[in-house]
Amino acid sequence: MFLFLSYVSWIFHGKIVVYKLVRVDGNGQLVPATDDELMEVEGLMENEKHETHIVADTGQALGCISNEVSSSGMPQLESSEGLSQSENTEADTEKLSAQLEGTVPFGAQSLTDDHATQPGSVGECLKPLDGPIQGGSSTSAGCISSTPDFSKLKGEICLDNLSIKELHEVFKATFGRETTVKDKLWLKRRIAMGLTNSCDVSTTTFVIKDNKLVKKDNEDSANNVNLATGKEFQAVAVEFNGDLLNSLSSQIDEHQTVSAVRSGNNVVENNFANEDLAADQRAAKRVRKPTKRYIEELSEAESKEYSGNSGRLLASTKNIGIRPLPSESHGRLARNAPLEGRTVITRLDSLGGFGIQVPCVYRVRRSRPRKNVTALLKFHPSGMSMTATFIKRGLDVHGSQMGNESMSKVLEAKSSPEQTHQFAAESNKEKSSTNLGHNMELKYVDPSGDTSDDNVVTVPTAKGGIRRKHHRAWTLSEVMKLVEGVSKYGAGRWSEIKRLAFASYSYRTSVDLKDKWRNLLKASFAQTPVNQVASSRKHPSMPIPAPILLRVRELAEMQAQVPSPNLGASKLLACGGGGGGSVNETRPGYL
DNA sequence: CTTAGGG
DNA sequence: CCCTAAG
Repeated sequence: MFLFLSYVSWIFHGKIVVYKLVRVDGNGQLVPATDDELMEVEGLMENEKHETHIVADTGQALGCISNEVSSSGMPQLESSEGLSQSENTEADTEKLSAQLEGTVPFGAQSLTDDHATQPGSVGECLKPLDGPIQGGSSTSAGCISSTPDFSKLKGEICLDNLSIKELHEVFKATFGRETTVKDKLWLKRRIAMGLTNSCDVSTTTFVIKDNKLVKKDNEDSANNVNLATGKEFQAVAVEFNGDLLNSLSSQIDEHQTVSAVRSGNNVVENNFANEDLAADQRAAKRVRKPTKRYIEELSEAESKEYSGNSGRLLASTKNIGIRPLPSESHGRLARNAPLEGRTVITRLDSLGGFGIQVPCVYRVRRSRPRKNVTALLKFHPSGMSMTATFIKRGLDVHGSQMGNESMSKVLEAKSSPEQTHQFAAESNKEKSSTNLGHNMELKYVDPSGDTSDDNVVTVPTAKGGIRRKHHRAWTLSEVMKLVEGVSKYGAGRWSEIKRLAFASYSYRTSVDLKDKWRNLLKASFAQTPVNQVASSRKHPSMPIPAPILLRVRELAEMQAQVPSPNLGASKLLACGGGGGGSVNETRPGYL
């Protein structure tokens, strides 16, 4: 197997993030993990010893990936018009993403909190094979209905002997989306993780009760042994990155993998693009006219040599600090002759039997808040200067041995995640002039968008101008997190929620949260008619699961009743515990 | 800067 | 989602 690694570094909320991208020969592009994935995984890491699980899960996901059609059910929008990239690549990526998307186990409790957990059926496994799981309201066992059958999440759930079909049902109820994965084990684990809000699920038994996994046997403690604590693992990761990744990816067959090593947080992640990412990529291909912003940016620093080419090419070749590893000599990768000093990395792709060199595609920044870029560049003189220069170096010096060591050293110099978070928050306010930023460089460290690709649509405005409008569909998980946040901190305290509950989602601004909440309210009060005529379209957008809407309504009413009796935590606690079902602090890292 | 509300 | 007015 051929693969190459490359480094992309940028700053996210003041943190240096190093991504190690792995690309398997024959497949498509490099896909850096998005910051939110990163953060999410990080969140997981903070809680438990997830390293093993994540890795393991990855393996599994990959294992069954080939059977999958398209989890998101989204049509493949990209056409021959796209880059010469193989469609397979895209498809694979999407599959991976879709599967990975669900990996985030948070919020499961909100789903089951008040509505799904009923004492009634406790203590009994559902008997799947006897018919439709649990009568309830439900839409038949066919997975065609668009509304998840949440009754399946009630009480104790015994995933063990469910049929695939049934697992799909449960999956849908759990994650609010469908899956086409046919691997039972994967489904079970996935669901289990979702329901238990943890990656720590058994590999053998899947009985979930009250959001907790009922372990029936002494399971895989053995699995954890190797990887031990995060720190040890980190050491390994840092030192043996290459090998680690190599072996990792060889474990997972020939599937494209994107794994990230983030030394700063002592974690090694094997990251696949998540749903959003996939969506973004689709969009990226769809919208191939270079955005105005692109043009601006390009004109700023880029030479004109490419101006004749399509913007797409420009965009895709606009990578920096990407350094193919020696393995490039495997032939699949070829480095073009430098064009006016710039090196274009291309890869040999076979298209229709012909070997074609196409530029490697890297994700480009999307940056809504460009202003923030500058803000983020103003590092704390003392704390960040080193980092800053480091980044600069990393970006500028292509061929230099910007090894893992140096990277990790810098990263290690940084403090714990929490502190880093705070620092990040702080750093926005900081005003130092560590001036390293020509926009050119900044672009690549832009925390807010880089990974999150553009779903940028230019909208002509009445006033003659055209403005970009990015759209990023809200994930179910995001929605749940939002609800959770509102229940914790109260609606209206968007910035709080943003900071505390949405730290992982860089692209959601407090305003976004507010807007989304508004929409949720609208949706929740607009009673969901028994049957939506909306069934006309296949997957316009997953409707928000009823329980969530219910909860939204509850919170709304509740908070309306109690406008703002007092300030301080008491209120918040009261709110949380009162109606909506409190949200337990399962994440030590947050507050 | 953060919220709220309109578009 | 964006923009803007208001605290």
